[in-house]
Parts: sequence; C-alpha cells; structure tokens
Amino acid sequence: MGRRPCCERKGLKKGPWGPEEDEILINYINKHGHGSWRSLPKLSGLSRCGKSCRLRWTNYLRPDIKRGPFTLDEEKLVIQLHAILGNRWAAIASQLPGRTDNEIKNLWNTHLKKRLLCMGVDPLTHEPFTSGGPTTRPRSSPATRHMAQWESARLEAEARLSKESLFFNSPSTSVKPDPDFFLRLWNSEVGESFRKLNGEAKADCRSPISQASSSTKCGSVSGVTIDVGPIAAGSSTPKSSRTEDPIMFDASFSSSSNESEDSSDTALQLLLDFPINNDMSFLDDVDTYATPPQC
DNA sequence: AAGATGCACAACCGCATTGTG
DNA sequence: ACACAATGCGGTTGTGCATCT
Repeated sequence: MGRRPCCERKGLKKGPWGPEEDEILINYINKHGHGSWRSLPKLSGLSRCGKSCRLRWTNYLRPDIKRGPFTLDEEKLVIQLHAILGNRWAAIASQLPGRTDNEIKNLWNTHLKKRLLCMGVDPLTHEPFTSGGPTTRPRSSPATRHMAQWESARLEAEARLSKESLFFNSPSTSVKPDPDFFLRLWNSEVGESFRKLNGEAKADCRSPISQASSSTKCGSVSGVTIDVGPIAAGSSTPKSSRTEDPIMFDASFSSSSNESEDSSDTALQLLLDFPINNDMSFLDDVDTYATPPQC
C-alpha cells in the first residue's frame, strides 16, 4: 500500500491564508496546542490540510517570529552557516532566533546568492570563482564536510539535551551551560577521528579549540557575535536524521550522554571562527557587502 | 496609461525520516 | 522486522506588488 496523499479530503482550501483562518488557527493552538497536525484542521474547523496549518503556524503565525528585514549581522551569519552546513535551512534557522527556515531560504535565493555571485564568489562552494567561472568541484571541501558533521552532531546533542532536560528537570530548573562540553568532545575519540580526517587538509591551521584558546586565527571569517537564544532555551530540535556520519554520531553521544549540558554559545562561536577553506574575507568589508556591485 | 518584467515572499509538493503498532 | 501514519525538510511554484519600457 502506497503512501496516502497528505490532503486526501476533497474541497480543502489552498492558496493564501485569510485573516479569519489565521485567527481560527491562532485561537485553536493557543487554546489546545497543535497536538496532531493531521487532526487539527478537523478539530479547529479549518478547511486546510494539516501540513498547510503547520506551515502557516511555523512560518508566519508563531508568536516568537521576528518579522522585518534581516540585519547585516544576520545576513553574515547566514552566509557563514551556509558555508558550513549547506542548504540545511532548518539547521541554519535554529541559529537565528525568530527566523524561519523558509525565510532564510528565501533570503538566500533572492539576495545572498546573487550578492555572492556579483562579488565573484561561488554560492555553492563559498570560494572565489576561478577565471573560468563557477567551479565544478564537489559541493564542499573535506574540511567543510567534516565541520558540517560536527555541527550535525552538536545540533543533535542539543536536541537530546532539550528532551532530557524536559524529562528530568522540573520547569523551574534551568539547564546550566557547560562550556567544556565541546572541549571534552574534541578530546574524545570522536575528536581524534576528526583530527585524523582533517589533519592533512589543514596542516597550517589549528583546531577550533586551540584557536579559541589563543585567539589566533588563520582565517578571516569571524567578527560576528551570535545570540543563540532558542537553542539554549531548548526550543529548537533540529532533526537528527540529517546526520551524515553515523560513526561520529554514535561515538560522540555514547561517550558524552552523561555530560548532558549545553554549550551552544561557546561551541557555535568556535565553529564560526573555525577557518574552513572558504575564504570569506570579503565579509570584513562591510561597506562593500552592504552595497553590492551592480552586475 | 498599459503591458512587460522583475522581485519578494508565502505556500505547495514530494521525499526522507521518525514513531508506532 | 515490517508496514503504515505522521511529521519535517528542502526544492519549487504561485501570487501580489513595484518598477521599467
């Protein structure tokens, strides 16, 4: 038996949402929570499929959504995270409080991608074009891929911590960040395998940890201060399924599951300061960045 | 003034993954 | 272990508005 279509009921409304529908959805969720998205339309009286309701809520109606144009820092952060994570919009969005994956995806496709192209930077690889135009290399360098794996693992840890803290702690108990978590991870066998894999690619660069401790960088990516609100608060639970390296994933969390404290700020800052192969020095020139060349 | 074009963003579609019996 | 339902994600399309010709 094949998959049943999401919206099997005929006569379900499609297209833009009206204010009445928004109101019904908001009122219902405020009162009952969304529970099962599939049954929500029936229970609330909306002629929409559950998927549509979920999308409308998460992308538009959620009270914590920050509307309005992206700030320069947000745009820079999106570019940096995209260099690390690729088109994993949900993961990127989890680092930008109040912004949705859809919003970021649109920002990227309509603004940032073009801006990078205008500046001679390949939006896929985040590297400057060669004289022959966009590079035809694989999408990301080995170092970038491993950083993405690290990020996947870290995001998964946060999701797990969120669950555990919800499960074990009373609502009044806040989770204390553990700035050493990333360091312990780095020093574990997981970090070891990462260093092995990454060693050749970056003989001239040190680990994120050593860089952080000495504040010396061999790249020029940094300069952005990040507010990692939602993650620290445990309100974001990125999908684990996107983790591409099961070995890394399993090892990291079998060895650290009892050290379940968050380290989002430190880890992310380290991650963003890490000099991946992508030369993003153009981001340092704020004037140039803010007023892209005509092309 | 009117049609053409471009842009921004909301919404949809299909697939992958996860949860459950 | 398997099948199926539910959910989440990313790619793509549709729509409304602004600008251009």
